[in-house]
Formats: sequence, structure tokens, C-alpha cells
Amino acid sequence: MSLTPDNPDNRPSHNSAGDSAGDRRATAWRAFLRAHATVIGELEQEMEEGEGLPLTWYDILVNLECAPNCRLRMQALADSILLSRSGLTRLLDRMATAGLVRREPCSEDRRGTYAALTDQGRQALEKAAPGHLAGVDRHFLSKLGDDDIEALILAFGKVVPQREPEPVGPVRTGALHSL
Amino acid sequence: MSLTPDNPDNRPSHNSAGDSAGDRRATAWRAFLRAHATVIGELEQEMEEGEGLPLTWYDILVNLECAPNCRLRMQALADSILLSRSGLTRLLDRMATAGLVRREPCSEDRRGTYAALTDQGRQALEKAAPGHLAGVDRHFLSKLGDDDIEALILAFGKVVPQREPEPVGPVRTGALHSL
DNA sequence: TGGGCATACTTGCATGAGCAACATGTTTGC
DNA sequence: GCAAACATGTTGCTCATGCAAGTATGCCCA
Repeated sequence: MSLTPDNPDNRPSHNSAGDSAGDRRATAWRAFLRAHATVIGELEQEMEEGEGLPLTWYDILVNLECAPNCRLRMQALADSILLSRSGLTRLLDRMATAGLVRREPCSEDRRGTYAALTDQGRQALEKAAPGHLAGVDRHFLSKLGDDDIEALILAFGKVVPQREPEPVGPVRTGALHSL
Repeated sequence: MSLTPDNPDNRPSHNSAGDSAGDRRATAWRAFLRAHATVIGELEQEMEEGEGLPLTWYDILVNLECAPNCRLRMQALADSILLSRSGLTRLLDRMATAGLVRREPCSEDRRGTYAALTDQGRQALEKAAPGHLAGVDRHFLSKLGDDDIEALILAFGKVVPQREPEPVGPVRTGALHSL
């Protein structure tokens, strides 16, 4: 079934037309990983070189912008960008220092805190958005046809049911989930 | 054209059946990111809980296993797992301390260093492989049909030409690229 | 042959992330 | 009501990573 690592002649094997199904699956997996790493890397690099706004920051801003009243509880925000709570706490520290975001106490639950978008944050988002979107387009979307797009949506929909109930703890791997 | 963040009523816009093409693309992008984060997160968590071997280590071992003589120059290894050279240096430090890997001087080019698989490294790989492969299968491959697989290969092939010539510096984002 | 430049790796430093422990506040069961 | 369990966010610590600078070696060409 392939996918086994101890198999150097796995890919260059004596197939004339068509690897085994397992090989195709391994290929798909590798392609998935490589595509992600490559595209994210390019995007991040561009962001750093351009007007900036790290991808994580961008992601936070987008999430806040779309939230009711432009604010979100810390936990909800952490979930939505798949970051640990402690990670989010400090990320918000940095963004608050930069003035893009503000903490607001939560009157309904006095343990809680809202993260709220500031005017400056909105401006930063609006300034960064075109570049970001162009990057996503240039490095990813523009290379795909409509049928590819539909196929991806379909496939990934099977992999990740949808806004899933988050079974266990918060998943690691901070990585940008908003458009 | 959507994909714009500053547009809360973007998706619920006045479309009766079918979002705009841009929305579909944004959806595909989000699905891609979320699928990656979710699957990698699950995989990593399992690895940690189980017999271990972080994904990066696994990735290194696989690459070495498949290399001629089970060894690879540092640079080549760094490229193949998309890690910066300094990152790889230290990763190998840790793995060497754990005994899974050994540095060997390079006789042809005395600047160079080989990273070589040790017996212990091979054993670790063989022990970890079934779990890893099962995880990849459980969290990703098993949810996809053959047509999904082919569609992914096709689409990602367009996004990342193939073993590309690596245009600029080493991309960040250490992430597992071997099976 | 030797100077200058490129290459391969390593090290110093700073950053961003997670886990575990904590302080505070809320809910539940009796 | 009150105590025990639970939830929310923050802090201490450690780890893994990247960039830039450093060191050693190789290569080219005068």
C-alpha cells in the first residue's frame, strides 16, 4: 500500500502508466503539504517585505472585523484562528501595543475579555488587505480553474466536516484561517 | 470580487443559488488552510501522545532513509523539508543527541557535512511509521475518494510546479513534506 | 600563486508558540 | 447558601525557528 517510508524505489517503480492507488494517495498527501508550506511561505515573505502585517495579525483583524460589534471573546478568537489561549493573550498584547486592537472588559461575564478592533486596526486591515488578497490570488487561486476550486472545496469539506465542535484541546499550529 | 475582509454582507449577498466565483475561491482558500491546520494538529497531537517522534523528526528520518547511503548533505536536507539551514543545524543537534542521526564529514567538500541515519534512527522510524501512516490515513486520506485524490494532485501540481528550483531564500514554515 | 568572492555550515540573538500553574469569577449540587 | 467543580484569561518557563554575522573551505581568474 505504499506510503511506507522504507521504499526508495517506490515512486520510480516499474509502472508504465499509473502508480498504485496507495502511491497516488501518498503523492496527494505530499503535494498537499508542499503546497501549503510553499504558498504560506511566499505569502509571509511578501507580507514582511511589503507594508507588513504578519499573517497572524491579519487573521485576527479579519476575524474581528467580521464579528458583531467588531469584537470577540478571547476564547472564541483563539478557536477561530486555532491558536492556544496563551498564544492569543500574547499576540493581543503585541497588537494592542501597536494600537490595532483593544481589550474590553466583558460585563456579562466578569472573567471574560473582549478583543476589539480599533480604528487604527481597521485602517491597517484595509491597507493590508489588497496586498494580501493579491498574494493569495497570485500564489494560489489564480493558478486554479473553477473546477479545481470546486474539487478542493469538496475534498476539504470531507476532511474537516466544517466548523467542527473542536473535539479535544485547541489544536496547535497557528495558521491563518480567515480568507 | 469578494475575498475582501471589509465586507460582512459579502457572503449573504443577494445571491439566491450559488455564491459568486470569488466567494467560492475564498471558500476554497479557507478550507485549504483549515484542513491543513486541523490535520497537522491532530497528527502532531497523536504523535506526542503515542510513541512520539515529532513530525519534523519523522520527516528527517524519512528523507535520510530514502537517500543514497542513508545520508544527505545538510543543505539538501534543509531544502527537502523546507527548513532554514540554521533551523536544520539545531534540529540535527537534538536528533544527534537522541542518537537517531549522526554527522559525518564530507570528504569531497570539506566544508560540507552529511547527516546520516543511525541504526537507532532507522529503528525509531520503523517503530513510528505505522502510527504515522495510520494517522495520515485516518485524518486525511481515508476520507477522500480516488477522484478527490486525483483532483488534489492535479490542483496542487498547478500551484507548486514540482520540485521547484526554489526561487529565493529558503521558505520558512517548517512543515513536513515527506509522505 | 594568491586575492577575492562564493558556498556550507554554525552561532548569537530575538521572536512566537505551547503547557502547566495561577488568579479570578461562575455554575452546580447538596 | 455554600463548597466544590469548572471556565476564562494571564504568567513562568521552555522550546523551536529565522535572520544576520561568523568561520572554514573551495573556486576562479589574473
